[in-house]
Amino acid sequence: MQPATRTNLTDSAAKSLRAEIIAGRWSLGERIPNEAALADLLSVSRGTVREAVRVLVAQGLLDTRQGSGTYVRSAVDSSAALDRVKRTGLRDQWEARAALDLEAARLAAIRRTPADLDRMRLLLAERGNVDDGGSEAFIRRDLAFHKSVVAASGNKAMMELYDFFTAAITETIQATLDGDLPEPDQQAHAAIVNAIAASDPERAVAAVRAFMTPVLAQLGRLLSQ
Amino acid sequence: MQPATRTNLTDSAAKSLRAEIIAGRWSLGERIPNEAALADLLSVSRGTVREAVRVLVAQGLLDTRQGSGTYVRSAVDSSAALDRVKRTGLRDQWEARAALDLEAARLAAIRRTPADLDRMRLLLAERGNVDDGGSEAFIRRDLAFHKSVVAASGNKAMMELYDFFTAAITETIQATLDGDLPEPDQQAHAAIVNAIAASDPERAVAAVRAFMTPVLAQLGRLLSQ
DNA sequence: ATTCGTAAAGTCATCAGATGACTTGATGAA
DNA sequence: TTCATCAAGTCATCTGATGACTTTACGAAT
Repeated sequence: MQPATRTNLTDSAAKSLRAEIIAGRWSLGERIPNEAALADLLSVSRGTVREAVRVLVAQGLLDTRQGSGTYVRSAVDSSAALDRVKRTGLRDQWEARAALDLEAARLAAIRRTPADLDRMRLLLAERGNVDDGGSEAFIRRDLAFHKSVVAASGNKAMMELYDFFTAAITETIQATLDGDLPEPDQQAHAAIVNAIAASDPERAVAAVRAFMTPVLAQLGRLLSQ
Repeated sequence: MQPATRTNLTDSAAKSLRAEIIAGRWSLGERIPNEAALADLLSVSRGTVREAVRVLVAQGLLDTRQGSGTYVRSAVDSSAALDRVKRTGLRDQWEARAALDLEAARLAAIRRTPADLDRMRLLLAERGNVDDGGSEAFIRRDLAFHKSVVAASGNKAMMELYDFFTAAITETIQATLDGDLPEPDQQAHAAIVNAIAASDPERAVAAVRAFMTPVLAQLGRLLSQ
């Protein structure tokens, strides 16, 4: 059954404040009312206001300066965006990560340093083609390789997002799927590295695309069951 | 110069607690000492402990249950992923969003419904080519069009991320840049819609790529100054 | 033997009041 | 113009108290 939901004042206050910030009630960099005024507006004590504000500070929405006030730091609620992304389907998440894989491979083909190339080749070799040390260890090695490709793109935002999607997808798969996804073989991986080594963006994109297609097809089959 | 770093007790307490949790001082699901005991251990008041705990609850590390205690919920800090993305550079964010634009256009060319197509064409027409109603209104109309392309991909994860990046990039630009980015003209936008209308994924990708290149080039120039 | 109500202890939730530390702006002297 | 000083405003922190909720133990009733 659905457990009876109870609320607490701090979360409720944080929610109200977050809503005001995102709605643009206070603009970027503006000082919001002081703690006493907020306590009045929200009909809670100052301590509760402080806890709510502290949460929003931790989420990067607010910024407090002792002696001066509390200011809007950002109106982008990244923690909520992340929650909503987590609640989308496995196919959507996989496709979004594939979008990163594709563009990262293209950028890597343009920007990769010799050191990047060495690292990719090393990790590809370590990855192996069989399940040495159990499938969990294999998956970890496989991910390490893919992440090295994204790292070679030199784009930190894409790296962070890649990590996030990898974790989210792993969770979702464990929660919803028991069938296996096809694992592209070593040769398909090598094709990506070779294209990047040749500094050929188009071929890198094509290699990743060829790589993704069978996985997405199988994903579609499993989810339609 | 490096601004003189000042510390506050709450952050310091939260840091200590986080370290203990990640180090495994208390195991998963275990109850940690009560507020009074933590206040004693950290040599701060209960209010400060509560604020620190509240931050860790918001980050998913702890879980408080009134009447029962405070428990370790997770020992991995995943919630900060998008926060870190926000702290990456403008170029990185723009490229990541471009990765979404590219793949979304490709998927839209494959999946778009007639309704999607109508909506894209409507928003493209509304967008206009000049700054009717001020540049802010124009940017909003422009974004509405781009989002309709992502929406036509049918991928909710990509839509959420697109929203996130759009807001984050807007903030970053306001904070760091005063130069103008070149705005592709109506014809470049129309090329994307036409490719999607023709259900031609390759052409859709090419259209978006052509669209992005001058913006990224200008971005590079502005940032290198 | 099991079920259920009750009481007690422990814990978080919330409030109220007070003091300290810091920032900001105004004021005036050098 | 520069700099020291002061006053007001604001967040930081502490202390003490009360309420709400959970857990456990203990009996009574079935």
